[in-house]
Amino acid sequence: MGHRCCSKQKIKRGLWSPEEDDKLVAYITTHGHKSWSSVPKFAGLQRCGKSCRLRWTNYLRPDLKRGSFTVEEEHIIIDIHRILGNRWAQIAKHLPGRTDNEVKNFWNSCIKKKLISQGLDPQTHNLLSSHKRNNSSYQNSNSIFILTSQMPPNANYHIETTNQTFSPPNIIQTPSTIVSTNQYQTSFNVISNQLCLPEQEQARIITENISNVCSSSGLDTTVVENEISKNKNGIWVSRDEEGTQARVEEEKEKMCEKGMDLSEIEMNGFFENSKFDFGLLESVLNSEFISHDLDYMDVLAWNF
DNA sequence: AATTTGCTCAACCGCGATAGG
DNA sequence: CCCTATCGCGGTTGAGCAAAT
Repeated sequence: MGHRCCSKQKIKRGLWSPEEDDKLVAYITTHGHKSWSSVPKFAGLQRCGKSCRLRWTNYLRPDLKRGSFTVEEEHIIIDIHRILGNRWAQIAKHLPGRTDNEVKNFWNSCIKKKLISQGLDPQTHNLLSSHKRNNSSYQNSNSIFILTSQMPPNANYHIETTNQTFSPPNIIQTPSTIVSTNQYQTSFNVISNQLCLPEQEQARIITENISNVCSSSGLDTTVVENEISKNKNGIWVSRDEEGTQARVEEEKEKMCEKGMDLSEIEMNGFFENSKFDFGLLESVLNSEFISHDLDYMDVLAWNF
């Protein structure tokens, strides 16, 4: 069965030959691709337009980056996937020179397994239930262990600044913080998505998570709790680090420049973290989702 | 050396969105 | 509006290769 877009005969399929690549590159570089469906005809290819478009965007485009993904790229993928899920095209937009197909393949062949080996559900980024009960393998000193939990099902929260009610994504974590103790070196991610959860709810979930993690791993809760603390609102935060406060101030300034009402944002606890993914934060803020009456996920998608 | 198994990744498939007649 | 063609996306497949048996 051929593609719907090209029911004509003699449509070649499968891997592209170097000769076909040359023809396509020669045609696109001189004529562009206003209409993919007409590209094969004019380029002299026995392919359908859809196949040409795919070959060009995934392989022949001159701006493509080759080679393995870097650690930084991997972290970007994980962070954005946590928010957007399997929206590969949106994720790829944050990785110059990478295609959605490439990101998707990398996720399925590598990242997914890594997360599972760390006891995390690759779809939700939450702890796998088996790891909550069983002794997990997280004590690998290099692992990134993420404390997390499920949102209450169908929960809706109201944000005063927007008069907007939305169902937040199923996430409450941000990048990890290394917590060193005399006995253990483990990464804990104890930061909630401040925009989605009421503070009391955050505090409850994080406390519950610490308890879960410690009981499944044999860690002493007091050891963990010594490394993090509650702020004035009872929210768990990681130990402050040098320079972080300066970074927070910098971000506050940026937000003011964007004309946002800082007092309201602070009221939501946005800056209560000592470690936060500022890049992601900025990216989200650029979408101005705080001041528009739009669906949260749609706005994220818009921006990403 | 032959066969099986597992993995990667390029390419395909089908669907929803969009544009244009 | 409706219909058709096309585009873009996410899920899936399978060829080709390497490692294991």
